Amino acid sequence: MKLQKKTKASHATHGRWYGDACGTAFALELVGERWSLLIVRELMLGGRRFSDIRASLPGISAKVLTERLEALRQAGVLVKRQIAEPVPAQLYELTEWGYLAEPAIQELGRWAARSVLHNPGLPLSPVSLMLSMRTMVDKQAAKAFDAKIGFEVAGEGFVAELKDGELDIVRGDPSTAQALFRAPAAPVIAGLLYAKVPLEELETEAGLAVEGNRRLAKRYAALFGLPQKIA
Amino acid sequence: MKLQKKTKASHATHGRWYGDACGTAFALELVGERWSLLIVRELMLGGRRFSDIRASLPGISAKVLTERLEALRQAGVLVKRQIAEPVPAQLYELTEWGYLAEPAIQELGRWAARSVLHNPGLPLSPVSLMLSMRTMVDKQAAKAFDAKIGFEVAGEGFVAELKDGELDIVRGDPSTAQALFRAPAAPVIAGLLYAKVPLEELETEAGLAVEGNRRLAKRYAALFGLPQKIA
DNA sequence: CAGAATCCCATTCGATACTG
DNA sequence: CAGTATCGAATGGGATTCTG
Repeated sequence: MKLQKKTKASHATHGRWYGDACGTAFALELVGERWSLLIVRELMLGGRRFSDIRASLPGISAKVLTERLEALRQAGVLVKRQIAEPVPAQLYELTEWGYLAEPAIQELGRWAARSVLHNPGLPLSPVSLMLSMRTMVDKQAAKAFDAKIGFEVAGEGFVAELKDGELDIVRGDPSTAQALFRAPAAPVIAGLLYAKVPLEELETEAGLAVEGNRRLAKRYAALFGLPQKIA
Repeated sequence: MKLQKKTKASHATHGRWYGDACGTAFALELVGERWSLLIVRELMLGGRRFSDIRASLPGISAKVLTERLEALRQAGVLVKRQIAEPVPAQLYELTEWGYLAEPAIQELGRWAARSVLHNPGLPLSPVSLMLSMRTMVDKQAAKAFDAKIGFEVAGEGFVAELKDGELDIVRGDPSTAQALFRAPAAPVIAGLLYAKVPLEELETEAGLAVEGNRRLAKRYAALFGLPQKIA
Protein backbone atom coordinates (compact mmCIF):
# COMPACT_ATOMS: atom_id res chain seq x y z
CA MET A 1 0.00 0.00 0.00
CA LYS A 2 2.54 2.55 1.09
CA LEU A 3 6.26 2.81 1.05
CA GLN A 4 8.06 0.19 3.02
CA LYS A 5 11.57 1.24 2.25
CA LYS A 6 12.28 4.10 4.59
CA THR A 7 10.45 2.76 7.58
CA LYS A 8 12.84 -0.11 7.68
CA ALA A 9 15.64 2.24 8.58
CA SER A 10 13.57 4.06 11.16
CA HIS A 11 12.85 0.84 12.98
CA ALA A 12 16.53 0.13 12.91
CA THR A 13 17.02 1.16 16.50
CA HIS A 14 16.39 -2.36 17.42
CA GLY A 15 16.41 -2.83 13.74
CA ARG A 16 15.81 -5.82 11.64
CA TRP A 17 12.18 -6.33 11.02
CA TYR A 18 11.12 -8.75 8.42
CA GLY A 19 8.20 -6.65 7.25
CA ASP A 20 6.24 -9.79 6.63
CA ALA A 21 2.59 -10.40 7.48
CA CYS A 22 3.32 -14.06 8.15
CA GLY A 23 2.73 -14.95 11.77
CA THR A 24 5.91 -16.97 11.89
CA ALA A 25 7.94 -14.00 10.74
CA PHE A 26 6.31 -11.90 13.41
CA ALA A 27 7.06 -14.53 16.02
CA LEU A 28 10.69 -14.32 15.03
CA GLU A 29 10.63 -10.59 15.52
CA LEU A 30 9.32 -11.17 19.04
CA VAL A 31 11.35 -14.13 20.21
CA GLY A 32 13.76 -14.78 17.36
CA GLU A 33 16.78 -13.13 18.85
CA ARG A 34 19.46 -15.20 20.45
CA TRP A 35 18.45 -16.39 23.95
CA SER A 36 14.92 -14.95 23.84
CA LEU A 37 13.01 -18.18 23.47
CA LEU A 38 15.14 -19.89 26.10
CA ILE A 39 14.28 -17.13 28.53
CA VAL A 40 10.62 -17.71 27.80
CA ARG A 41 11.18 -21.40 28.37
CA GLU A 42 12.71 -20.74 31.78
CA LEU A 43 9.65 -18.74 32.80
CA MET A 44 7.18 -21.31 31.52
CA LEU A 45 6.70 -22.92 34.94
CA GLY A 46 6.34 -19.64 36.81
CA GLY A 47 8.00 -16.28 37.36
CA ARG A 48 11.66 -16.08 38.25
CA ARG A 49 14.21 -13.56 39.32
CA PHE A 50 16.99 -12.17 37.18
CA SER A 51 19.66 -14.28 38.74
CA ASP A 52 17.56 -17.43 38.68
CA ILE A 53 17.18 -17.05 34.95
CA ARG A 54 20.82 -16.26 34.52
CA ALA A 55 21.85 -19.31 36.48
CA SER A 56 19.68 -21.50 34.27
CA LEU A 57 21.19 -20.19 31.08
CA PRO A 58 24.92 -20.69 31.32
CA GLY A 59 26.61 -18.43 28.85
CA ILE A 60 24.18 -15.52 28.86
CA SER A 61 25.65 -12.24 30.09
CA ALA A 62 23.91 -9.83 32.41
CA LYS A 63 23.79 -7.28 29.65
CA VAL A 64 22.12 -9.54 27.16
CA LEU A 65 19.67 -10.85 29.72
CA THR A 66 18.72 -7.30 30.66
CA GLU A 67 18.19 -6.40 27.02
CA ARG A 68 16.15 -9.48 26.21
CA LEU A 69 13.94 -9.13 29.26
CA GLU A 70 13.17 -5.57 28.30
CA ALA A 71 12.46 -6.48 24.68
CA LEU A 72 10.18 -9.32 25.77
CA ARG A 73 8.41 -6.97 28.15
CA GLN A 74 7.79 -4.47 25.37
CA ALA A 75 6.56 -7.27 23.16
CA GLY A 76 4.00 -8.19 25.80
CA VAL A 77 5.47 -11.63 26.40
CA LEU A 78 6.32 -11.00 30.04
CA VAL A 79 5.87 -8.48 32.82
CA LYS A 80 8.20 -7.30 35.52
CA ARG A 81 6.64 -7.30 38.94
CA GLN A 82 7.85 -6.27 42.37
CA ILE A 83 7.39 -8.82 45.10
CA ALA A 84 7.83 -8.36 48.84
CA GLU A 85 8.27 -11.93 49.93
CA PRO A 86 10.21 -14.00 50.65
CA VAL A 87 12.52 -11.05 50.08
CA PRO A 88 11.96 -7.83 48.16
CA ALA A 89 12.88 -8.53 44.57
CA GLN A 90 11.57 -8.23 41.07
CA LEU A 91 9.99 -11.12 39.36
CA TYR A 92 9.78 -11.69 35.63
CA GLU A 93 6.61 -13.48 34.75
CA LEU A 94 4.98 -14.48 31.49
CA THR A 95 1.75 -12.83 30.47
CA GLU A 96 -1.28 -14.95 29.72
CA TRP A 97 -0.28 -14.80 26.09
CA GLY A 98 3.33 -15.58 26.92
CA TYR A 99 2.28 -18.85 28.49
CA LEU A 100 0.56 -19.76 25.24
CA ALA A 101 3.97 -20.06 23.61
CA GLU A 102 4.46 -23.47 25.14
CA PRO A 103 3.13 -25.49 22.19
CA ALA A 104 5.45 -23.66 19.83
CA ILE A 105 8.40 -24.27 22.11
CA GLN A 106 7.44 -27.91 22.39
CA GLU A 107 7.07 -28.42 18.66
CA LEU A 108 10.48 -26.92 18.04
CA GLY A 109 12.00 -29.22 20.62
CA ARG A 110 10.16 -32.26 19.39
CA TRP A 111 11.35 -31.58 15.87
CA ALA A 112 14.97 -30.88 16.73
CA ALA A 113 15.22 -33.93 18.97
CA ARG A 114 14.74 -36.09 15.90
CA SER A 115 17.96 -34.86 14.34
CA VAL A 116 20.87 -37.26 14.45
CA LEU A 117 22.99 -34.27 15.39
CA HIS A 118 21.11 -33.68 18.63
CA ASN A 119 23.18 -34.38 21.72
CA PRO A 120 20.98 -35.18 24.73
CA GLY A 121 24.02 -35.51 26.97
CA LEU A 122 24.58 -31.80 27.43
CA PRO A 123 23.67 -29.84 30.56
CA LEU A 124 20.02 -29.14 31.18
CA SER A 125 18.15 -26.77 33.45
CA PRO A 126 15.49 -28.07 35.84
CA VAL A 127 12.71 -26.25 34.00
CA SER A 128 13.97 -27.56 30.72
CA LEU A 129 13.80 -31.10 32.05
CA MET A 130 10.29 -30.62 33.37
CA LEU A 131 9.04 -29.19 30.10
CA SER A 132 10.66 -32.01 28.19
CA MET A 133 8.52 -34.45 30.12
CA ARG A 134 5.39 -32.79 28.85
CA THR A 135 6.76 -33.01 25.31
CA MET A 136 8.12 -36.52 25.41
CA VAL A 137 5.62 -38.42 27.53
CA ASP A 138 4.05 -41.36 25.75
CA LYS A 139 0.45 -40.18 25.83
CA GLN A 140 -0.95 -43.55 24.95
CA ALA A 141 0.86 -45.35 27.73
CA ALA A 142 0.12 -42.50 30.13
CA LYS A 143 -3.60 -43.16 29.91
CA ALA A 144 -3.04 -46.38 31.76
CA PHE A 145 -2.56 -44.80 35.16
CA ASP A 146 -2.69 -41.66 37.23
CA ALA A 147 0.13 -40.57 39.47
CA LYS A 148 1.55 -37.64 41.35
CA ILE A 149 5.32 -37.55 41.22
CA GLY A 150 7.55 -35.05 42.98
CA PHE A 151 10.90 -33.81 41.78
CA GLU A 152 13.59 -32.00 43.65
CA VAL A 153 16.19 -31.05 41.12
CA ALA A 154 19.15 -28.87 42.04
CA GLY A 155 17.11 -27.56 44.94
CA GLU A 156 14.03 -26.69 42.90
CA GLY A 157 10.77 -28.46 43.66
CA PHE A 158 8.15 -29.58 41.15
CA VAL A 159 5.11 -31.77 41.17
CA ALA A 160 4.08 -33.70 38.08
CA GLU A 161 0.51 -34.90 37.99
CA LEU A 162 -0.47 -37.52 35.50
CA LYS A 163 -4.20 -37.72 35.00
CA ASP A 164 -6.33 -38.93 32.12
CA GLY A 165 -3.28 -39.09 29.93
CA GLU A 166 -2.39 -35.46 30.57
CA LEU A 167 0.79 -34.46 32.33
CA ASP A 168 0.58 -31.28 34.39
CA ILE A 169 3.68 -29.88 35.99
CA VAL A 170 3.83 -27.08 38.52
CA ARG A 171 6.35 -25.73 40.94
CA GLY A 172 5.61 -26.87 44.43
CA ASP A 173 6.50 -29.01 47.39
CA PRO A 174 7.50 -32.37 45.92
CA SER A 175 7.15 -34.23 49.19
CA THR A 176 3.36 -34.15 48.82
CA ALA A 177 3.56 -36.62 45.95
CA GLN A 178 3.29 -40.40 45.93
CA ALA A 179 6.90 -40.76 44.89
CA LEU A 180 9.79 -38.34 44.87
CA PHE A 181 12.88 -38.13 42.73
CA ARG A 182 15.69 -36.15 44.27
CA ALA A 183 18.66 -35.34 42.05
CA PRO A 184 21.58 -32.96 42.31
CA ALA A 185 21.14 -31.88 38.70
CA ALA A 186 18.68 -32.28 35.85
CA PRO A 187 20.86 -34.43 33.59
CA VAL A 188 20.73 -37.21 36.16
CA ILE A 189 17.00 -37.53 35.70
CA ALA A 190 17.38 -37.09 31.96
CA GLY A 191 19.67 -40.10 32.06
CA LEU A 192 16.95 -42.10 33.74
CA LEU A 193 14.06 -41.05 31.51
CA TYR A 194 15.75 -40.76 28.13
CA ALA A 195 19.07 -42.57 28.13
CA LYS A 196 17.39 -45.33 30.18
CA VAL A 197 20.29 -45.63 32.58
CA PRO A 198 19.18 -48.07 35.30
CA LEU A 199 17.78 -46.39 38.38
CA GLU A 200 20.08 -48.32 40.68
CA GLU A 201 23.15 -47.17 38.80
CA LEU A 202 22.12 -43.54 39.11
CA GLU A 203 21.42 -44.00 42.80
CA THR A 204 24.87 -45.31 43.53
CA GLU A 205 26.82 -43.20 41.09
CA ALA A 206 24.96 -39.98 40.41
CA GLY A 207 23.37 -39.02 43.70
CA LEU A 208 19.83 -39.81 42.63
CA ALA A 209 17.40 -40.68 45.41
CA VAL A 210 13.90 -42.09 45.21
CA GLU A 211 11.46 -41.81 48.08
CA GLY A 212 7.92 -43.07 48.44
CA ASN A 213 6.38 -45.54 46.04
CA ARG A 214 9.37 -46.91 44.19
CA ARG A 215 7.35 -49.08 41.86
CA LEU A 216 5.28 -46.11 40.79
CA ALA A 217 8.42 -44.08 40.26
CA LYS A 218 9.82 -46.72 37.93
CA ARG A 219 6.58 -47.02 36.08
CA TYR A 220 6.51 -43.28 35.61
CA ALA A 221 10.05 -43.23 34.30
CA ALA A 222 9.15 -45.86 31.73
CA LEU A 223 6.68 -43.49 30.09
CA PHE A 224 9.44 -41.45 28.48
CA GLY A 225 11.75 -41.86 25.57
CA LEU A 226 13.42 -39.93 22.81
CA PRO A 227 11.74 -39.78 19.41
CA GLN A 228 13.11 -41.89 16.62
CA LYS A 229 15.89 -40.17 14.72
CA ILE A 230 15.42 -39.25 11.12
CA ALA A 231 17.61 -37.96 8.31
CA MET B 1 50.74 -9.13 18.91
CA LYS B 2 49.03 -8.22 22.16
CA LEU B 3 48.13 -10.73 24.75
CA GLN B 4 46.18 -13.59 23.37
CA LYS B 5 42.58 -12.90 24.21
CA LYS B 6 41.44 -15.51 26.61
CA THR B 7 38.95 -17.33 24.49
CA LYS B 8 36.35 -17.84 27.17
CA ALA B 9 34.43 -19.15 24.22
CA SER B 10 35.30 -22.65 25.28
CA HIS B 11 32.03 -24.11 24.15
CA ALA B 12 31.71 -21.45 21.52
CA THR B 13 34.47 -21.19 18.99
CA HIS B 14 31.75 -19.98 16.75
CA GLY B 15 30.19 -18.32 19.76
CA ARG B 16 26.73 -19.51 18.95
CA TRP B 17 26.11 -22.70 20.81
CA TYR B 18 23.85 -22.89 23.76
CA GLY B 19 25.40 -26.10 25.05
CA ASP B 20 21.99 -27.19 26.24
CA ALA B 21 20.48 -30.65 25.92
CA CYS B 22 17.01 -29.13 25.53
CA GLY B 23 15.55 -29.86 22.13
CA THR B 24 14.31 -26.32 21.81
CA ALA B 25 17.79 -24.96 22.38
CA PHE B 26 19.11 -27.31 19.75
CA ALA B 27 16.39 -26.22 17.34
CA LEU B 28 17.56 -22.67 17.82
CA GLU B 29 21.08 -23.67 16.95
CA LEU B 30 19.76 -25.16 13.73
CA VAL B 31 17.22 -22.61 12.61
CA GLY B 32 17.50 -19.82 15.17
CA GLU B 33 19.59 -17.45 13.14
CA ARG B 34 18.00 -14.55 11.41
CA TRP B 35 16.13 -15.58 8.22
CA SER B 36 16.73 -19.31 8.65
CA LEU B 37 13.24 -20.35 9.59
CA LEU B 38 11.73 -18.14 6.90
CA ILE B 39 13.89 -19.89 4.33
CA VAL B 40 12.58 -23.21 5.57
CA ARG B 41 9.07 -21.82 5.30
CA GLU B 42 9.62 -20.86 1.69
CA LEU B 43 10.72 -24.40 0.86
CA MET B 44 7.84 -26.02 2.69
CA LEU B 45 5.73 -26.46 -0.45
CA GLY B 46 8.58 -27.77 -2.58
CA GLY B 47 12.11 -27.03 -3.68
CA ARG B 48 13.03 -23.64 -5.05
CA ARG B 49 15.92 -21.91 -6.67
CA PHE B 50 18.18 -19.34 -5.09
CA SER B 51 16.55 -16.41 -6.76
CA ASP B 52 13.04 -17.66 -6.08
CA ILE B 53 13.80 -17.73 -2.40
CA ARG B 54 15.45 -14.38 -2.52
CA ALA B 55 12.48 -12.84 -4.27
CA SER B 56 10.14 -14.21 -1.59
CA LEU B 57 12.15 -12.74 1.24
CA PRO B 58 12.47 -9.04 0.58
CA GLY B 59 15.35 -7.70 2.60
CA ILE B 60 17.60 -10.73 2.59
CA SER B 61 20.93 -10.20 0.90
CA ALA B 62 22.60 -12.69 -1.40
CA LYS B 63 25.37 -13.08 1.11
CA VAL B 64 23.13 -13.98 3.99
CA LEU B 65 21.00 -16.28 1.87
CA THR B 66 24.11 -18.11 0.71
CA GLU B 67 25.32 -18.50 4.27
CA ARG B 68 22.00 -19.69 5.60
CA LEU B 69 21.45 -22.20 2.84
CA GLU B 70 24.85 -23.70 3.52
CA ALA B 71 24.25 -23.83 7.27
CA LEU B 72 20.86 -25.45 6.77
CA ARG B 73 22.42 -27.95 4.41
CA GLN B 74 25.04 -28.86 6.97
CA ALA B 75 22.35 -29.18 9.60
CA GLY B 76 20.54 -31.68 7.41
CA VAL B 77 17.48 -29.50 6.97
CA LEU B 78 17.80 -29.19 3.22
CA VAL B 79 19.77 -30.51 0.29
CA LYS B 80 21.10 -28.82 -2.80
CA ARG B 81 20.31 -30.64 -5.97
CA GLN B 82 21.10 -30.09 -9.65
CA ILE B 83 18.18 -30.26 -11.99
CA ALA B 84 18.23 -30.36 -15.77
CA GLU B 85 14.71 -29.22 -16.56
CA PRO B 86 13.00 -26.99 -17.29
CA VAL B 87 16.41 -25.38 -17.39
CA PRO B 88 19.67 -26.43 -15.76
CA ALA B 89 19.67 -24.98 -12.27
CA GLN B 90 20.20 -25.90 -8.67
CA LEU B 91 17.32 -26.54 -6.43
CA TYR B 92 17.18 -26.26 -2.66
CA GLU B 93 14.85 -28.81 -1.21
CA LEU B 94 13.95 -29.80 2.32
CA THR B 95 14.95 -33.22 3.57
CA GLU B 96 12.31 -35.56 4.92
CA TRP B 97 13.16 -34.26 8.36
CA GLY B 98 13.12 -30.67 7.16
CA TYR B 99 9.51 -31.06 6.07
CA LEU B 100 8.66 -32.16 9.59
CA ALA B 101 9.36 -28.64 10.79
CA GLU B 102 5.96 -27.50 9.56
CA PRO B 103 4.11 -28.00 12.86
CA ALA B 104 6.71 -25.96 14.70
CA ILE B 105 6.49 -23.19 12.13
CA GLN B 106 2.73 -23.27 12.35
CA GLU B 107 2.63 -23.13 16.13
CA LEU B 108 4.93 -20.14 16.15
CA GLY B 109 2.74 -18.37 13.64
CA ARG B 110 -0.47 -19.28 15.40
CA TRP B 111 0.94 -17.95 18.65
CA ALA B 112 2.31 -14.71 17.26
CA ALA B 113 -0.86 -13.97 15.33
CA ARG B 114 -2.66 -13.60 18.65
CA SER B 115 -0.54 -10.62 19.64
CA VAL B 116 -2.21 -7.26 19.40
CA LEU B 117 1.05 -6.03 17.89
CA HIS B 118 0.76 -8.30 14.88
CA ASN B 119 0.17 -6.47 11.63
CA PRO B 120 -1.50 -8.68 9.04
CA GLY B 121 -1.42 -5.90 6.48
CA LEU B 122 2.23 -6.30 5.57
CA PRO B 123 3.49 -7.97 2.40
CA LEU B 124 3.26 -11.73 2.18
CA SER B 125 4.82 -14.33 -0.07
CA PRO B 126 2.63 -16.83 -1.92
CA VAL B 127 4.01 -19.77 0.05
CA SER B 128 3.45 -17.91 3.27
CA LEU B 129 -0.18 -17.34 2.34
CA MET B 130 -0.69 -20.98 1.45
CA LEU B 131 0.84 -22.21 4.68
CA SER B 132 -1.26 -19.76 6.65
CA MET B 133 -4.37 -21.43 5.28
CA ARG B 134 -3.31 -24.72 6.75
CA THR B 135 -2.75 -23.00 10.07
CA MET B 136 -5.83 -20.86 10.17
CA VAL B 137 -8.52 -23.00 8.60
CA ASP B 138 -11.47 -23.65 10.85
CA LYS B 139 -11.16 -27.41 11.12
CA GLN B 140 -14.61 -27.86 12.53
CA ALA B 141 -16.30 -25.97 9.75
CA ALA B 142 -14.05 -27.60 7.18
CA LYS B 143 -15.50 -31.01 7.93
CA ALA B 144 -18.74 -29.88 6.36
CA PHE B 145 -17.55 -30.12 2.80
CA ASP B 146 -14.81 -31.22 0.44
CA ALA B 147 -13.41 -29.01 -2.25
CA LYS B 148 -10.52 -28.53 -4.60
CA ILE B 149 -9.56 -24.91 -4.96
CA GLY B 150 -6.87 -23.53 -7.23
CA PHE B 151 -4.75 -20.47 -6.62
CA GLU B 152 -2.63 -18.51 -9.00
CA VAL B 153 -0.79 -15.98 -6.94
CA ALA B 154 1.87 -13.75 -8.43
CA GLY B 155 2.30 -16.30 -11.18
CA GLU B 156 2.69 -19.29 -8.86
CA GLY B 157 0.15 -22.08 -9.00
CA PHE B 158 -1.20 -24.08 -6.07
CA VAL B 159 -4.02 -26.50 -5.47
CA ALA B 160 -5.71 -26.71 -2.09
CA GLU B 161 -7.66 -29.85 -1.43
CA LEU B 162 -10.10 -29.92 1.42
CA LYS B 163 -11.06 -33.43 2.42
CA ASP B 164 -12.33 -34.90 5.66
CA GLY B 165 -11.50 -31.69 7.47
CA GLU B 166 -7.88 -31.78 6.32
CA LEU B 167 -6.42 -29.12 4.08
CA ASP B 168 -3.68 -30.30 1.75
CA ILE B 169 -1.81 -27.80 -0.37
CA VAL B 170 0.58 -28.60 -3.18
CA ARG B 171 2.14 -26.72 -6.04
CA GLY B 172 0.40 -27.53 -9.26
CA ASP B 173 -1.85 -26.44 -12.07
CA PRO B 174 -4.68 -24.52 -10.40
CA SER B 175 -6.98 -24.74 -13.40
CA THR B 176 -7.74 -28.37 -12.56
CA ALA B 177 -9.70 -27.31 -9.48
CA GLN B 178 -13.37 -26.65 -9.03
CA ALA B 179 -12.77 -22.97 -8.43
CA LEU B 180 -9.79 -20.76 -9.04
CA PHE B 181 -8.58 -17.62 -7.35
CA ARG B 182 -6.22 -15.53 -9.43
CA ALA B 183 -4.48 -12.65 -7.72
CA PRO B 184 -1.55 -10.43 -8.60
CA ALA B 185 -0.14 -10.76 -5.08
CA ALA B 186 -0.71 -12.75 -1.92
CA PRO B 187 -1.99 -9.88 0.26
CA VAL B 188 -5.04 -9.59 -1.98
CA ILE B 189 -6.14 -13.07 -1.01
CA ALA B 190 -5.14 -12.44 2.58
CA GLY B 191 -7.53 -9.49 2.50
CA LEU B 192 -10.31 -11.81 1.40
CA LEU B 193 -9.65 -14.63 3.87
CA TYR B 194 -8.54 -12.73 6.94
CA ALA B 195 -9.54 -9.10 6.72
CA LYS B 196 -12.83 -10.24 5.20
CA VAL B 197 -12.79 -7.63 2.49
CA PRO B 198 -15.76 -8.39 0.20
CA LEU B 199 -14.87 -10.45 -2.83
CA GLU B 200 -16.51 -8.00 -5.18
CA GLU B 201 -14.45 -5.14 -3.85
CA LEU B 202 -11.23 -7.02 -4.40
CA GLU B 203 -12.31 -7.96 -7.91
CA THR B 204 -12.89 -4.39 -8.92
CA GLU B 205 -10.08 -2.79 -6.99
CA ALA B 206 -7.31 -5.27 -6.42
CA GLY B 207 -7.19 -7.37 -9.55
CA LEU B 208 -8.62 -10.51 -7.97
CA ALA B 209 -10.37 -12.92 -10.31
CA VAL B 210 -12.51 -15.93 -9.53
CA GLU B 211 -13.18 -18.64 -12.06
CA GLY B 212 -15.25 -21.78 -11.85
CA ASN B 213 -17.66 -22.43 -9.02
CA ARG B 214 -18.04 -19.02 -7.43
CA ARG B 215 -20.31 -20.21 -4.64
CA LEU B 216 -17.78 -22.82 -3.63
CA ALA B 217 -15.02 -20.23 -3.71
CA LYS B 218 -16.95 -17.99 -1.35
CA ARG B 219 -17.72 -20.87 0.93
CA TYR B 220 -14.07 -21.80 1.02
CA ALA B 221 -13.04 -18.25 1.85
CA ALA B 222 -15.44 -18.24 4.77
CA LEU B 223 -13.49 -21.03 6.48
CA PHE B 224 -10.68 -18.69 7.48
CA GLY B 225 -10.17 -16.06 10.10
CA LEU B 226 -7.57 -14.65 12.39
CA PRO B 227 -7.35 -15.95 15.95
CA GLN B 228 -8.72 -13.85 18.73
CA LYS B 229 -6.19 -11.39 20.08
CA ILE B 230 -4.93 -11.68 23.58
CA ALA B 231 -2.80 -9.62 25.97
C1' DC C 1 23.17 -10.09 45.96
C1' DA C 2 20.13 -7.86 42.00
C1' DG C 3 20.76 -5.56 38.07
C1' DA C 4 22.02 -1.28 35.54
C1' DA C 5 25.70 1.02 33.01
C1' DT C 6 30.10 1.20 30.40
C1' DC C 7 33.78 -0.30 27.60
C1' DC C 8 35.17 -2.51 23.60
C1' DC C 9 36.29 -5.81 19.96
C1' DA C 10 34.80 -9.78 17.20
C1' DT C 11 31.02 -10.99 14.56
C1' DT C 12 27.43 -10.08 11.50
C1' DC C 13 24.54 -7.38 8.49
C1' DG C 14 23.13 -5.42 4.29
C1' DA C 15 24.35 -2.75 0.15
C1' DT C 16 26.94 -2.62 -3.75
C1' DA C 17 29.92 -4.35 -7.07
C1' DC C 18 31.78 -8.06 -9.44
C1' DT C 19 32.24 -12.87 -11.80
C1' DG C 20 31.43 -17.51 -14.15
C1' DC D 1 20.89 -16.75 -12.96
C1' DA D 2 23.73 -18.01 -9.03
C1' DG D 3 26.36 -16.74 -6.37
C1' DT D 4 31.48 -14.01 -4.44
C1' DA D 5 34.02 -10.21 -2.74
C1' DT D 6 34.40 -6.30 -0.17
C1' DC D 7 33.38 -2.67 3.05
C1' DG D 8 31.26 0.52 6.42
C1' DA D 9 28.02 0.28 10.04
C1' DA D 10 25.42 -1.99 13.52
C1' DT D 11 25.07 -5.52 16.95
C1' DG D 12 26.47 -9.12 20.09
C1' DG D 13 28.00 -10.15 24.17
C1' DG D 14 32.10 -10.78 27.67
C1' DA D 15 34.24 -8.35 31.25
C1' DT D 16 34.13 -4.91 34.48
C1' DT D 17 32.34 -1.42 37.40
C1' DC D 18 28.81 0.97 39.89
C1' DT D 19 24.69 1.36 42.93
C1' DG D 20 21.46 0.19 46.32
